[in-house]
Amino acid sequence: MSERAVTISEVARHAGVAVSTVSYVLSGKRAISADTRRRVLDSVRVLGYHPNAGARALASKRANVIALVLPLRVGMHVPVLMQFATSVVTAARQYDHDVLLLTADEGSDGLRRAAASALVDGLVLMDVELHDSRVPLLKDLAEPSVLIGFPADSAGLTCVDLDFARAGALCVEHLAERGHTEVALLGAPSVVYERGTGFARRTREGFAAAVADTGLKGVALSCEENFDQVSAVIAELLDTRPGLSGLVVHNEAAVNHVLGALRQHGRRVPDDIAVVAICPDDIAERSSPPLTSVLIPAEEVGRQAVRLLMEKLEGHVVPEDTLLQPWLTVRDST
Amino acid sequence: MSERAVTISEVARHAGVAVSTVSYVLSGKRAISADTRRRVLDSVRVLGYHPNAGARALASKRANVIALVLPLRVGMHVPVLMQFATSVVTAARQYDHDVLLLTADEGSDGLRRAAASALVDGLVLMDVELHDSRVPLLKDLAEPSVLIGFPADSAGLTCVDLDFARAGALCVEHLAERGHTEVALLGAPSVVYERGTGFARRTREGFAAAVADTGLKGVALSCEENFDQVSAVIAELLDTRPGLSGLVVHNEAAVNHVLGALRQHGRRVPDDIAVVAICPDDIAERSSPPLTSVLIPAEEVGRQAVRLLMEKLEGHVVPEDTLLQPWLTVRDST
DNA sequence: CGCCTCTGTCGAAGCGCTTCGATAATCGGT
DNA sequence: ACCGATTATCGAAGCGCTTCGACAGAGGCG
Repeated sequence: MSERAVTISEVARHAGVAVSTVSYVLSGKRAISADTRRRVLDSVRVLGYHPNAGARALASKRANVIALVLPLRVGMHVPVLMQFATSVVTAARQYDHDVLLLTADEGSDGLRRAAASALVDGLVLMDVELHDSRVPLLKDLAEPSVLIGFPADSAGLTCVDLDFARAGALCVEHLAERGHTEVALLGAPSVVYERGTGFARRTREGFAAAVADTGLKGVALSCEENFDQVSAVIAELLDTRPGLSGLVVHNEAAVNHVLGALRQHGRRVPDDIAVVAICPDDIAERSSPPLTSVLIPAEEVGRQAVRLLMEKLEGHVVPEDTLLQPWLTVRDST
Repeated sequence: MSERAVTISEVARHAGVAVSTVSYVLSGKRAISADTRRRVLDSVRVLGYHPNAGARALASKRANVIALVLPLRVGMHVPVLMQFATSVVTAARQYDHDVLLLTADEGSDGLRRAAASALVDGLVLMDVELHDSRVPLLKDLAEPSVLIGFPADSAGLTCVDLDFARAGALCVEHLAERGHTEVALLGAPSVVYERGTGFARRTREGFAAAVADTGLKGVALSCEENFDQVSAVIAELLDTRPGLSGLVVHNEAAVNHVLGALRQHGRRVPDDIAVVAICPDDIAERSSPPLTSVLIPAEEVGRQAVRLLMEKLEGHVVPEDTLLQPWLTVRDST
């Protein structure tokens, strides 16, 4: 157990300067001579000084903490969410901010409480639905916020996401280039569409648009996440659409079941059926065969979200919509 | 955008009492007449007062925030970690605390910083390794901490975890009762064992001990997470151990690959081979057939960890080791 | 009826920091 | 060598809350 924490006035005394001088050295908000700066920083090091977060927040009206609002709903692929979360934390640290984790169980009250108590300076919301109950609240919160994902009415909000419509289209275009003429999309579980989760719908729209543009035949289906149901869907698909030779899978939990089901039904990938997935690279690489895939740049999304939030905290105006371009990696499944 | 935040003195004025009286009403630390209490609470509601977290932390020396330290290492199953994380957040809120998310990239410095700056009152560490670099630091931190998982030397630390040794044993005992005589454990990827992650080793030890106790034949293998490698291991196993009829799988990412590989090699579950998994219920239920499994009581672990931390924050002495009992659910795979 | 003990409330002193205005000291220009 | 502009530093006033000691009034008791 260590002793009482070192305060700024002890540092000041040790360095032979005023408290305010130490503060200015640390914040860089006023010019300080090289000599004084060095003495102060030495004292900081020697004494092991860490500014008290509460006192700093109180005096400066900035907690240097942002909230990460992360509801954990069924049907969401958790590892991807965690990639977002991790990159948000990492990016926030780069701006000298910490991250407070808020989950769904408190509902909007949690957001209101964290914001109103000045616990956090701003909010990053993940897993945004088309009609998200948290969104109206955001608009009358004093604290700035950034959404990862798009609600139906994103006017006045700052949103970041992968361009899922483009991702869906990219998959179709890739299959078209490979000469396939009939394709299918296996998407999220139906509950996700019903809930109106934006990314699932937008992928489906992009898929449909590209199918129309390229003149392919194509269907979009929802896809549950247990093996037997996946297997049944695949069987049905193979049965009713003999010309089908390309599959787009946008469901991280089901993608291995899809491969298993194809194997079970005697179809070889890619010889009989080509498969392209929208999923993280590690899942694509771990499959057999390794899958051609469009990856979700979680890292980049998190970083951009934080960057935008920091801009807003500085009082700058930022673009409302940020769409990141998807990237397709060809592997052995197409 | 809302206007400047309401302060305690505005509440006091509105209610016609002193600031300190409002504080005592809210904290309950001194007796207040029913009448005054009601007036104050009314004012709080009418004005929409939320105490300023920074000011409160500064004055009371308690931030009412705990840190959740969550390194995200390869080979760890993220959904399970998130179950822990979620239950920690939920439990913390029950004690009126919030959760600050710390990840690995800052290393131990992040812990030191958060603790020294009084940003957090205590720490919950997840995914603890046998020789964890964060552990020595904990011992000389003034802030109390609780570990989820056990390091090699847990003396002086408060640790909570599922009794993985018992979980491994439970699986073996279940298979023995079902009449199997030769079994195998497919565990974590080898990197996880090499890193010395406690739970993986303890499961293996429990498995080995139970194999010895019950007089079965058994091997424990590590298990990578891509389909082709799993398939190869299964092939080898079936080939070299014709008597093998029971499999224990302790690897969430590989469990579906195992089932796929068995199918591929023409083995039926449970008729030819019985499979029992150590994994969350949702994975077990989604497999085909649904798997008999020992679940990891993530919810309970998180809750206990927070409870212990709160006890320590109150200055109470708590038991060093808390092992939660595993529970086996029989489904269709055995 | 006077004394003592509770109860309920108040005022004021910080908690450790940031920031504003003031003040010295230094400098270049003439 | 003098003046105004700069540069570097200081002191003090809060930020909004908790908590300590004080104290008035109510109530119990002999």
